[in-house]
Amino acid sequence: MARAPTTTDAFNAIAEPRRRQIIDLLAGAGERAVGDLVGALRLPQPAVSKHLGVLRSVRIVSVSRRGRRRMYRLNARELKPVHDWVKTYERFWSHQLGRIKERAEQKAREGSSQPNKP
Amino acid sequence: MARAPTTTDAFNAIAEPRRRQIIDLLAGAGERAVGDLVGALRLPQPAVSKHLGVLRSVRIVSVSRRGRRRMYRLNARELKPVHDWVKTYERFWSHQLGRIKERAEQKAREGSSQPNKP
DNA sequence: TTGACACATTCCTATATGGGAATATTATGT
DNA sequence: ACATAATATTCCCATATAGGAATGTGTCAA
Repeated sequence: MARAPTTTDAFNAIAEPRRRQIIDLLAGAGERAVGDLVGALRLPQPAVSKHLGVLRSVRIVSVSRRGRRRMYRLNARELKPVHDWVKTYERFWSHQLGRIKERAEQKAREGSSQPNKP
Repeated sequence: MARAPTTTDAFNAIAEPRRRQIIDLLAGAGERAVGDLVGALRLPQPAVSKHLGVLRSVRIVSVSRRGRRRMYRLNARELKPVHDWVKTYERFWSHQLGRIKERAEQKAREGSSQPNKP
């Protein structure tokens, strides 16, 4: 099998930094036209359109036509799975407290894991 | 340019579901040998080794030799950039409160954005 | 030493990429 | 109807995959 398409899910879609930039830009504004994004990203228009296409297909953004432009808006909820997944690791770096707690949990688990030196 | 290698950063590395699984498995235990992971993932050993190689090169995991096995352990801190990025979007789906707040912010921004119907 | 175990690496292939260049599509103004 | 603005789509290519198969490497045990 080859690498999963970028359009597979949010995880694959946000791997590309330009797409994260687009998301960031859309988060700071209600709507943005493509040309607007092109100006901000300093990337050729077809490239931007293609990135938007990927984000559209995983529903991270949605479009609406306004005159001859297409207004893109963020649908951040699609990022929730990413957040949910990575959030479970927050305790590994937050607070001294979290680290202590984590070490305790780990220790509690350890007795049942590698009891033997082969 | 082609797609960025999976070894570029954490964002690219975690796009692959199997690698997230490996991370999840390592989070639940202090250390795990490769064969152990092979058993849990039900994936051929070379495939697992290759995924571990990717995770190693972005420092999400680290290895240590113990006898003839290699013990892998999670270095979750490398996931922090992902968490930091996605966390800024949490307000978009959490609580009614968050959403209200977010809408207010958006409204505040809007006056200065698209003042004109071309 | 030899054999077996635990892993890593190499070679293979189908598939998808991101950007560049060129072209197609859609809507507006005249 | 026509030119033009704003976007999308298509064709191109170098590059990198994930998995399968086969092979290499290092370590223990007898």
